[in-house]
Amino acid sequence: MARGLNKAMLIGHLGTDPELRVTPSGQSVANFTVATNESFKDSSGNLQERTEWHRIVAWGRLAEICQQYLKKGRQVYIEGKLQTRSWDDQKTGEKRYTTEIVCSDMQMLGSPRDQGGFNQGGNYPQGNTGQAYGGGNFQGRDQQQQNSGYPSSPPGGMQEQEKDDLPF
Amino acid sequence: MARGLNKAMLIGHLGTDPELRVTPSGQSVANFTVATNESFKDSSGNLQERTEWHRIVAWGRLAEICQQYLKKGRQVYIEGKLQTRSWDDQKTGEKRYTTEIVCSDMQMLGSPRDQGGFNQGGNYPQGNTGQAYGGGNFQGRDQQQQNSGYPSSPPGGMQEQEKDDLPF
Amino acid sequence: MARGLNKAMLIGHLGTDPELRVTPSGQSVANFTVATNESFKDSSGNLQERTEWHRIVAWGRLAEICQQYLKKGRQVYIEGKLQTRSWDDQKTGEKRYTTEIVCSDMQMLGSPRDQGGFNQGGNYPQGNTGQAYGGGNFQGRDQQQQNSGYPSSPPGGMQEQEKDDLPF
Amino acid sequence: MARGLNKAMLIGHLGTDPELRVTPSGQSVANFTVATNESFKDSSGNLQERTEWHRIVAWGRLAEICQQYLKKGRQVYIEGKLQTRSWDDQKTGEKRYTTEIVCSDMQMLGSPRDQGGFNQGGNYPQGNTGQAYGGGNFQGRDQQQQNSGYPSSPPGGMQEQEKDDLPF
DNA sequence: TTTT
DNA sequence: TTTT
Repeated sequence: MARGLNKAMLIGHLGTDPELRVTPSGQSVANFTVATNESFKDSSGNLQERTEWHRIVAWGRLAEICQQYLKKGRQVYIEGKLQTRSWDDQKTGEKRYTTEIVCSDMQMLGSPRDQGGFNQGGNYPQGNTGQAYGGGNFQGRDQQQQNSGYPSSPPGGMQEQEKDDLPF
Repeated sequence: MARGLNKAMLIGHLGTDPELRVTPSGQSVANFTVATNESFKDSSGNLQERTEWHRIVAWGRLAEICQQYLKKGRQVYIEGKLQTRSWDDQKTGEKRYTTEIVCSDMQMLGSPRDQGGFNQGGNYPQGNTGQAYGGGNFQGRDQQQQNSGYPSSPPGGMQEQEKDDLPF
Repeated sequence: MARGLNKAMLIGHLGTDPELRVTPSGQSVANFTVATNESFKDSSGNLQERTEWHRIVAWGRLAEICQQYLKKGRQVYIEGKLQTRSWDDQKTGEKRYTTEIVCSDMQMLGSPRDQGGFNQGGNYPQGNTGQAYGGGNFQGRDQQQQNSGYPSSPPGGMQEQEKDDLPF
Repeated sequence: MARGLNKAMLIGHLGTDPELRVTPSGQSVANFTVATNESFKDSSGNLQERTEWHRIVAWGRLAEICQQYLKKGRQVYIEGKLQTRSWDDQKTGEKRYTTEIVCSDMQMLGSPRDQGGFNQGGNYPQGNTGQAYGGGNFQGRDQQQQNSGYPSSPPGGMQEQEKDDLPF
């Protein structure tokens, strides 16, 4: 049987506004990061918090919805698949790897009124949200396949980040 | 609210036998990789297959169960959380990052009789499996927290791999 | 292989305040309902919304956390397993079935300030939340097993509901 | 925000061969059951096993794939959403409820050679599997929406089952 | 480096 | 770089 399951699910907060780019072939791509927080007691019994950062990629209509409605700090549910891309480190000439979640479903959580920076324009499209989501979800799935031919080299906007040696 | 969701779920096949180590503090750790396969039609309408490789880490009792029962080629369900570790690249002095799934639940899929290399010893413990699973699952959760203080430098056995510049 | 996966995950809003009871054996049990909403276009292309109601059961410490912090209208993430209980319909003498989600993880979503009825007492325990969650989660798992011997007859509060012919 | 998450995920074995019907409007529907097994220690420390039965519904192309490739005993991964349908009990005149998983993704697990009753015809379509899956998945999603207008009365084949007082 |  |  030649299939499997590759699924990641997050609930967390955006660390950055989504950045929207368009590939040479005309595809929309949005990149952003999401932080998930975890509480645990350390060996001394003290409550500790740990933050994990995740790199998210969305394609097509879903990318545009992310760019339009998501802002830094917003709480979201993200569903997608794990994908490890490789690229050549310009500084060292080595091959390097980055793991991302290719988003196929996104849900905004909490109330928009409650989210800093979200409702600035005051025109949050209540009636249209479901429709936008539905379309986004469909395109998310569709794009995953077509984008399989997308070059694995990092997009232009990423090279500055590499200089800082940060994962994103 | 200071919590979130960080979950990864895979169904795939092991690419390597699990390697079991023991940390200086006496914790068992198992490392292995899992391949997930995806079929899609490319732009020419041809059926293509893409394989994604995932790096898995299990701790404690669950690590021992993985090492004992899993073998290269075995089909498994893996559930866990995403974790990006950083380490210093000895060759370039740069900080580098690896994303892993810290396993909290594992299910062997298919029949053991059907799995190459699995039943060699002939002593697959039918009656004991559920118990082993149950304990493994519990320890999986438990260990995730205690291990939060585990040094983020790569364990000894990993440095050879880095020399090859492979993600795992 | 004698195991499997039985998982349900919801993001929705509580339809009722959680009701906390204590079983004869001293176990805490909380019952509440969660609505999930779905948007879709009907055959005429009109945007429709459909609501699905889910019956949630939590045990032990997690039950107490639910009763303490969740209120009608609150947005939550629920993770658990599906369980179909049977009971005897007093009116007809027939065996009847109810499917519930036995909750093993719960996350409050959005901001507490934004939630109607949530912050009335003004004493939302900031520093303690993570700890409460952690404990709840662990107990959620633990209780699922011990409670397997819990009588499958419906809890007292349910029989009134049946009279109204509501699913919960 | 008018959306949410409603997801169920199972790994288990079919309790029945899928039954394929066609609705008056020409939609294919497949019904089958899946058992998930869980091991736990009871209060006396003895290992117990509990089986939970789940009722699965698939629509459209995915229904046809299920009917074609799945057989009683086969191990599968099922992903879908929870849906509670109501219908009128002919015997008592009461409204009754059944919870099902509306399947949007299905993966056959294990090896087909290893599955009883699976490879009888000897013509398991190796090259076509991925394609069939992909289409099924897409149609699974698509059908969920169009089928929202499907009458909630129970299909003909169910009434016999009710006589036996079985959940399915 | 897996599997079909 | 998020949130509580």
